[in-house]
Amino acid sequence: MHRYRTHTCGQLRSQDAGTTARLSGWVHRKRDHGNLLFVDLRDHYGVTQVVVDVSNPVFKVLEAARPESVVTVTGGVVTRSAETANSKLPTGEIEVQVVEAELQSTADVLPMQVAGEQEFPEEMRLRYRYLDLRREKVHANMLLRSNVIAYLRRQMIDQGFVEYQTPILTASSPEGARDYLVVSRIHPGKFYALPQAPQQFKQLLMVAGFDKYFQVAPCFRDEDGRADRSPGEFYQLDFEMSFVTQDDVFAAIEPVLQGVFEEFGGGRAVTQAPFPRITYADSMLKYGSDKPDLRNPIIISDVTEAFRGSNFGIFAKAIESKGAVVRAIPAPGAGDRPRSFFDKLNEWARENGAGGLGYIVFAAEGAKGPIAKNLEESRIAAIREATGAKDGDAVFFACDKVNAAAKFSGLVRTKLATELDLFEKDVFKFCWTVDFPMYELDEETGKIEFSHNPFSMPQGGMEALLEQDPLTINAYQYDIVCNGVELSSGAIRNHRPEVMLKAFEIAGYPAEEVEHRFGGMLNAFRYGAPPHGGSAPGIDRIVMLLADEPNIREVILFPMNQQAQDLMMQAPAPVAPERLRELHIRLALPPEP
RNA sequence: GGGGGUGUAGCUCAGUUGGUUAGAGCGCCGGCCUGUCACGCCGGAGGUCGCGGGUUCGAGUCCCGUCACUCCCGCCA
Repeated sequence: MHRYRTHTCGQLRSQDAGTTARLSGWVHRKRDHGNLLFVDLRDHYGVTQVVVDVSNPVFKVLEAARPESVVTVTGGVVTRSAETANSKLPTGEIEVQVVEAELQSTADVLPMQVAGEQEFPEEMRLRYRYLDLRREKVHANMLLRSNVIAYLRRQMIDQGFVEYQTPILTASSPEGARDYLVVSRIHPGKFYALPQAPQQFKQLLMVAGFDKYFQVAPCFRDEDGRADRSPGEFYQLDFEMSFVTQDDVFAAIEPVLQGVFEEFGGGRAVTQAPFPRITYADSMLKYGSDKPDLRNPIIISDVTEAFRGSNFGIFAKAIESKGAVVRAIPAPGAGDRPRSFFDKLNEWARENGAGGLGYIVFAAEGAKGPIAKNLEESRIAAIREATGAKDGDAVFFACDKVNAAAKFSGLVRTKLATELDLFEKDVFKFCWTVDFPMYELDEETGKIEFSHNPFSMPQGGMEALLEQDPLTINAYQYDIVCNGVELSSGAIRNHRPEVMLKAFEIAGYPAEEVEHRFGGMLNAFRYGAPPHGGSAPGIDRIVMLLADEPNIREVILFPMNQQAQDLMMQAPAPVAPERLRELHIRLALPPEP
């Protein structure tokens, strides 16, 4: 058997000159001079120029091979002259002068070119993903992903975590998203579900005494995609620890995250552990979001009192009649922007469902703008005090009920920083959002509901549940955020059945229902359960941030499109009637339009 | 489920106020070319202007509907 190669296409250097090499790879580009042919041969490792002239019988073979055909060539490695060396290629000092060549596989005319920087529609990229993945950027992203996962595993194992595989075919999850269901052949009418996360299993591992668990875990959710949210499936670095407080969990994962971003972040600055902690309430007020982007220097403040009972009627009335609040969003240096800047923002605000976007411009000669005319000096001074605005700054206002005002002021904060180019560059800014409320009031029904994860431990435990106004109880629940991207949610779990039953009771679930739905977990906690907690940073999102890609599909090998279809494998797809019969399934599809 | 954007050659795009035969670059096919590296030069093929309907003497262009993709909202422990 002959070998397909003695070197890879990224390997040869000038010191190899004089030797004979055999290379195999794809025809990346050809430069055909009629009697002299250059071929850039590409493999996973790089590109090497091979050259053949018309006197060699294989000239015709290579000349006829279309780009992306696979060939094996053998020949002498020679140093290129100074004028003909290519400094852009690591192998550019040498070339291989072809003696023999063998065509391994011919390529048809390509639906999309591999060489070059041309953009292609995503539909085509996904349909021909195996071609798309040959392209430099995507290829590098997948390698980065693999290296990141290897690093995360090593870090976790070095810290004493042990990786376990939890079931993929499991029971429908009590929490959150829609499950993907899988039919059971031997149990007609019954279904498995794919795990939305190994949440219950990892908690059961703690009950089973494994102490420190982690898993590079596939998660499945039947929810719609977004640019930063893969539809269908994604991966988490899922971990859980026993006998820990919230601080212990933070201390375990912070160095892993800091480390992976320093290792693969291309020299961008990374927040040093311990990461800042921001309470949920503070975050909603100052950043208008529970996932604050700390690269944005703008800080929102509450200026309701400055407008209460003022002559600026729109705000004053809203405060009086519906309990609205006013949030001030400072725009540093925006004071000298032309009128059109403010008009455009106003238009943008209307498009985003706000009544408009009022503002005050601070200048040495006093405050300007339509709102300032209706406010007394003392009120304007209070706003200036609250926002820290300087001469030359503008301050924008959002007035609405608390939640809506927070959300909209957060939008304005991002919009202003984008327009004014205020984002700090080349940094990864981490923070924890902590103290999520345990409950919230449903604005329509007036009922108390779980705010986030019902299985988190309420701060204050049973005592808090018995004695506090539920809406003031916080949970030991936390998110980790990087550059405004939520990397994960986590919590110290509620491991005490009586506390869990009480927590559910407050949200209106009778004990029988809780026992029925979550009996497995509750029972496990009745035989000695350690206090435990953890989190699960999203791996796709980590790689997306590191690769500086705006779309999560750029870091996934074979992603589905936004409609959760795999265009290459043609999934989902109908199945044969015999299969359906075997599974006791009869389709009742809506009528064709 | 809702809103925005896009849809013209295999691909990326241009196409004026509604006006004659819808163009360019890349790719493809053919020819020439022995030092290129996004090789160059010459020639050629390639179009249901997403689809359906309407207005008009005339529609890629205007109107209505619809489909596909994408971004966002909803949804996402």
